[in-house]
Amino acid sequence: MAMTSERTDDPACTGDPPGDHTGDPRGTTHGGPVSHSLSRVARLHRIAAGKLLRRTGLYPGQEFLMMRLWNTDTVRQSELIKAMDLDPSTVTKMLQRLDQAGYVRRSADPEDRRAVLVEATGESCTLRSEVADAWTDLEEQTLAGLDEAERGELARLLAKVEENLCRETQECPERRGEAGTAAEERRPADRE
Amino acid sequence: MAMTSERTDDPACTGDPPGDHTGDPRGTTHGGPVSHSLSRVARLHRIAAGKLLRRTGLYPGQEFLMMRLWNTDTVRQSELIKAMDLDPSTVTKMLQRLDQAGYVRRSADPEDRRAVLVEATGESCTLRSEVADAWTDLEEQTLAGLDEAERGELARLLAKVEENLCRETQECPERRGEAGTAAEERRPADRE
DNA sequence: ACGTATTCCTTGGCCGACCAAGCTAAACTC
DNA sequence: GAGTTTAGCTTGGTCGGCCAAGGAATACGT
Repeated sequence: MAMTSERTDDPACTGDPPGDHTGDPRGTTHGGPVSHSLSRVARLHRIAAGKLLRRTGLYPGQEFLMMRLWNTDTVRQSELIKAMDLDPSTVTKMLQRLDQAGYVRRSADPEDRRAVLVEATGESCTLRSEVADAWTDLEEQTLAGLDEAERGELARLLAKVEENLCRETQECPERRGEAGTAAEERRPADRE
Repeated sequence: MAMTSERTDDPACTGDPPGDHTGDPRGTTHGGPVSHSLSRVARLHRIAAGKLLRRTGLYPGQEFLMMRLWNTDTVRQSELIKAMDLDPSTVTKMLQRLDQAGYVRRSADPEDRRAVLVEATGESCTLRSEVADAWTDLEEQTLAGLDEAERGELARLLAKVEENLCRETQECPERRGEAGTAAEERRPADRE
């Protein structure tokens, strides 16, 4: 079916790499770098999450958002964006889909006419326990066979890695409360 | 079922979760479950990879494929799919884009007229060292501040998690031993 | 030989996620 | 006030990734 280009068949650069990057029998890149492993694990983890979440009707990524929504009854979209540290456009599209699915309601903020207020609908509450169960299952699937010490160690190392990557990508404005969910609530109930 | 915007005025299910999943004062889920952390790390890692890869013109995910291609001079697409353990359609689309970008060439297999042979083009060789450098940088960014022991431990734990998720999703057909990762990098039973 | 898997790949649709622009409404100058 | 910046969100595009179907060529069973 119509290969695009018929060209000289140069043998590519098969064989040894130009630099001496890969020839590293022992050392940092032994047995596949951690980055490699991390990518694979991330993908598998997302697949597993997707499978568990499927029965709830949510797609992986949306649970994050819904969980935040279930904790605070009405949130500004900008707060959501900051809390999840996602691109604004990503959140917009997710909310559009969740809105259409009936899990979320959006309304204009009367106080700031360019802002949007978001809240979870009553129907979404049905999902809440299912999502929580799915995450519990996922956690157990992920960590099966690891004892408490290993789990703690993994959590610790991941946190360290996260901080590294945060700093590097500058995607992490500042450490927002990771222990408490609503640690940095702006103005709780600032209605007048 | 035209349920675009259904009115339910109940104030969502704000407050405490129905089950008691989250209330885990001490123990495994301290500071958020590992799944949560893993998701965030995965995203940051991908962003970092994307930034490093940007100058090469590749998108994160494509380097995997190119690396495989650079090692073996001509590969059947089905081999690629198995090696990377991706969905066939994903590989097809990636190859279409890489082909159009000039980094890859596809041709019909004369031996099996439904198969497609893939090889890296000569132009792609320019990228090779850049990609290798990017991965080295990424590895260092990711693991900054972790000593050798910690790195090893992280690699070990990730491998365990990977196996867990593999088994669960059945997405992992045995490690095909072809220039593959050292699956036996860990001696059995040398725990402390 | 003939029908039936099975393999290999492609298309189309969908989602999360990014970036690049853009548009509106506030806030901040002057 | 008028002009400029900034915050808040949206649209459109691209990519990796999945699934669900489908088309073609091969392999298999009888």
